[in-house]
Amino acid sequence: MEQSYKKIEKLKSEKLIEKLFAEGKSVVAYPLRLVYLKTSFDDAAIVKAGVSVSKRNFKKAVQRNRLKRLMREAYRLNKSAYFNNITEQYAFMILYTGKSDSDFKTVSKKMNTLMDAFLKKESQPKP
RNA sequence: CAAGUAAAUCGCCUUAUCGCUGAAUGUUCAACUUGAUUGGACAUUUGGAGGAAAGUCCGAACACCGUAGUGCAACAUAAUGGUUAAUGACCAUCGGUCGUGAGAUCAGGAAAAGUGCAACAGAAAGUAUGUACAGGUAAUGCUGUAGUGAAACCAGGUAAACUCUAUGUGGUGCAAUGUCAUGUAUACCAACGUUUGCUUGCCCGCCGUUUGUUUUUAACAGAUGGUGGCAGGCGGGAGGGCGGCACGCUCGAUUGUUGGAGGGUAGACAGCUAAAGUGUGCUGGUAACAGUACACUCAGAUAAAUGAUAAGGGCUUUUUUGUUUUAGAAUUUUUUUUGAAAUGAAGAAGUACAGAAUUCGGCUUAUAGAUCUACUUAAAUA
Repeated sequence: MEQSYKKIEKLKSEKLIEKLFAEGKSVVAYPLRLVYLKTSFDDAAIVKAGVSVSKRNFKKAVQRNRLKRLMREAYRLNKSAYFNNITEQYAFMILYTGKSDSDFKTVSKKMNTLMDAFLKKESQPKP
């Protein structure tokens, strides 16, 4: 259960995504960038997440597919360590802002630092 | 053997762990309209990218919109015959060009409709006429020959120059389209325009004139004129349609046309994967292909699945090294050494191009490497 990544946990609604990019905050761990928004869903998922790779930087569909798969895999394997203590619901969009290809090890490592940064930023008391 | 030519096929594999997605079956939970219901969870079984899925260049299926016609324009095609659902694709034959050859390739209609263009050579490639020689004249490139060139004047070349001829071509693409859900706006602002003329038929109401009959201050019947209603025709009518233009046709009014400024939904299901389907055999055909028998079912996602990690194995290239065979050189024998081929071990590097999105048939482009079939070989070398 902890390592799965079902349909319910995927960010699908076009409206929500629009809202996310309009109002969301972001943290960066190059080459990854996380845009997130505190929101609420009808169903039970804690976090709904999506991944994206720019067509401008990667022209070939094969390259984009591979990077998205790597990011999805890294998210899937790491998320349980971070989200056990979260009570509110979030929408996530993870972007690959780098311009060169990458492998699973670096993506996974960067995903960890990205999640650390996210938790740190959210746990700070708001002014 | 080597070098080629043509056609075809394949295009990484195995195991473990963790996942994604379609379907079937089962268990279970929830909802209510209580059932062949809907939605979720779990388990098991099983399917899950390509030869180009790519480019979107042709041709179709399918869907919606449009559709009297004529002319012009635009675009495409261009030997002959065939194949096909169809094509600009494919096959065969003829012809041109290239190659020793197997074969490759062609933008293969028309130059006696017109306009243009033409390297080098040459005096000159056309409102030309020089040189030499010969002939001729009153006189003159007036005539012939030589010379240049593919071509030297009622001639040719060029149409991957315009052009002409023949044939063909409606538009938009599955974000099509339909159903349901949600929402609702025939709202608001501005500009422009119609709301009417003539005529035919019918209807009955009213008014007038007139004729006949009778029960004669009147009633009834008929004719005619005016007015009103309904229907049709002709004209007028802002603008729209016939996605290039013109003629022409057509639609067109208290819910009009054009423009401005805005509002709602952007979610589910169908379309959607059993088809011009795939494989094998046989028959016909030179072939493209057709017919037939048997077998098979082979992705359906939607911020978009088909993956990640680890270990091992293939394959290719290359380095080091061992063994065997073979050719040569040195040497009295032993032996040493150089090249080639086969094979073993160890190491290193590489393992391509590329990701379905309605579906087919082609074409084009990209592609590490591997397999297989048929055929050709002039010269040089052995």
